[in-house]
Amino acid sequence: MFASLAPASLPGPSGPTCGAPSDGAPSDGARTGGVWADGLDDAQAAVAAHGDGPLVVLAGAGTGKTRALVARVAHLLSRGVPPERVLLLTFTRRAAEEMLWRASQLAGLDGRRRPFGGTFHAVAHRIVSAHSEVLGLPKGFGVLTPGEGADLMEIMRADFELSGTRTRAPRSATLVEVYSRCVNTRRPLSDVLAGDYPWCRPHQEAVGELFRAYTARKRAQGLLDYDDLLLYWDALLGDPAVGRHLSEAYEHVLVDEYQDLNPLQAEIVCRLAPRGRGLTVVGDEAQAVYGFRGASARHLREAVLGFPGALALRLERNFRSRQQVLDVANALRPGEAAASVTLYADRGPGQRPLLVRCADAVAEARALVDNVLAAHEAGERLNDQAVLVRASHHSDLIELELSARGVPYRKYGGLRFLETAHVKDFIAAGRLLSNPHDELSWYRLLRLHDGVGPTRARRLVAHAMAATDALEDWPSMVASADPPVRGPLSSTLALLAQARTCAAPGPAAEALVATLAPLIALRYPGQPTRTKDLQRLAGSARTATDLRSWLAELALDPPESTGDLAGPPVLDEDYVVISTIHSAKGLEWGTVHVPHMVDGFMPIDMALGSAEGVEEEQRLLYVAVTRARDRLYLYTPLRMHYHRRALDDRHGFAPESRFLTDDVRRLFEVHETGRGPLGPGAVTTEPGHRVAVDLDHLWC
DNA sequence: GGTAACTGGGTTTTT
DNA sequence: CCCAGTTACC
Repeated sequence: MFASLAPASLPGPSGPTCGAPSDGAPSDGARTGGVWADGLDDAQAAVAAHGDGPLVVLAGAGTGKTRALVARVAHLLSRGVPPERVLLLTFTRRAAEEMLWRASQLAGLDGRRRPFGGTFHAVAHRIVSAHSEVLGLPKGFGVLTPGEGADLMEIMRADFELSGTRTRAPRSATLVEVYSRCVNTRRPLSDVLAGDYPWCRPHQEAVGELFRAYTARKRAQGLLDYDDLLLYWDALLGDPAVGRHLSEAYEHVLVDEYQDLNPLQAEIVCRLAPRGRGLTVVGDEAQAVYGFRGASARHLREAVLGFPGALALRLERNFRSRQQVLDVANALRPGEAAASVTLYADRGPGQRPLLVRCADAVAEARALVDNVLAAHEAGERLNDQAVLVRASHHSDLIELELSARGVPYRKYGGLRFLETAHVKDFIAAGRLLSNPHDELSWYRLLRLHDGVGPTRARRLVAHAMAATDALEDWPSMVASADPPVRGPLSSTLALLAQARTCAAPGPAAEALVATLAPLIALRYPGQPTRTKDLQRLAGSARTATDLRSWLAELALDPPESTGDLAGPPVLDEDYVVISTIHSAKGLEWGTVHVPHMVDGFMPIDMALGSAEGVEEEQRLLYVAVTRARDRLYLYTPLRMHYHRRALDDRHGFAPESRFLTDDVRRLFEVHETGRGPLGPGAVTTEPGHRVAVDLDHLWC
């Protein structure tokens, strides 16, 4: 019951349109001026028809920016710009594909000649792959998933005195964060530690050495992590011999969600489009929610000011939401950004948003599901209703309540497919087929066997590293193992060696599943589901050209649920969507429910340490609110049953979210629901009034 | 020596 | 629910 932005939730040639962005089409007066301009309003048309100078589009939520961008691409194509000279960088790969597909349709191109586009990382992968030789990379380098990067960090941590418990040492997850932040913000380790991880500073030297070793090891094994992809792309662009050629390959570069760019990505863009020539950037400062990943809306502001002759256009007419929803959004819009874009509705006033006050989280779940079902009764498909949460576990009780009352739902975000143990095992095994010197994968695969713990795994890995091809020569590998583990090991390795002889990726992947299934059955609970997951995954390998590139694609664009692999969606399947607010970006629903409007949850306690943290939380709420077309529900439980006390003590919280100021609250209709903390029928009395209780009359 | 099984403490957001 | 530390077994 987990999922993420499934293809079904995006518009396209097929599938339901739930959660899909509305078209952003003006409701009045279609325009003339070429097929690309059909149905655009003036502001959108100006975006589409702009020439070659730098263009910055400040596009509020729901203002039809996708439509404008699609029209712009179509306009460029119809003007004679060859498709392959247009590059579109977006936040998700699906957004890119959808936009490029629509643009090619609009421009009347056949599907085979399409502009190039995708996420920064996906595009980086394509470009780095094409230039692996000059970068000194093996031809088929592997792409490390973030989880694998953390595993590698974890293994190496011990060697750098960072795993003891004498003093608090950074965990592998923290190390990965720090590493990534250094790369993406282009700041030295000392800076990042001092600014963002002060408690790690005593370990600075060890961390630095660990990072050096981590880099060296990746390089030695032909592995690139997400950060490396950007770093290598940037290096190519900065190279005197290749750089110019690479950036001149594109006449036009369009970048979506520019407020979420980090410094490394911003540098890449600058190198792709020197002085902003042929550059279009689209963004909304009020929707900047990736500060934790090193992103900064500074780049959007600098784009407006920094490129010579840049034209800034605003999209403020909102085609998605009713005015009363937008009133809330405008009230929540952080101060500085409020000056730049104020939304007004194209669709009339609509219903007043509802603020639902409940006793606690249990009552909240009950009230929320009541409202979901009431809306459903009134004709709103479950598909067109979403529960948007700050952190994945905030929906725990709601999920329970939905299940108990038989309401189907799908959860997006949260635990990711690629992070589940059995999928990691599968990927490790797959990697070994093409690279028998992949230490990390060996380690993972070996640990899967009964009787193989850290020590034996290490010894066996050492053997594999010393061998020319440990998979080819698996009998000697088995011979080097301790007697008790030889049996299971030899059967796995024999099967694996055999899997390698499969020429096509499909059969190879299936052979891998067959090899792993028994091991996984022994190791983890929930066997049938896990094997089915892997079989589905293997099924998707059939269309790939080779196993290695299939694995790299998988690392970059993972199916976020088994649902993604299940084939075309069933049309009448109707379910409520539960999503993190981050994953909900760019989507919309008729009805949006936002639970846990309590300080410590929204805003989340982790973010309260700094003013910037709180501001980002506010923008996140802004994003959540602007997902709603017609009905918006915010829920404030008055008591949270866990760790409220600790939070109160530390931060002196008000009971409800600090974002529900009087100005914001005024925009809502307030509902009290269920029993308050005082129980039903509680009476407020004059101070000093006492009720007499006769405890003795029975004993007279 | 090495691994498995048990127990207790902490849990954001994602390309 | 996942990770680290502890203890009990081979």
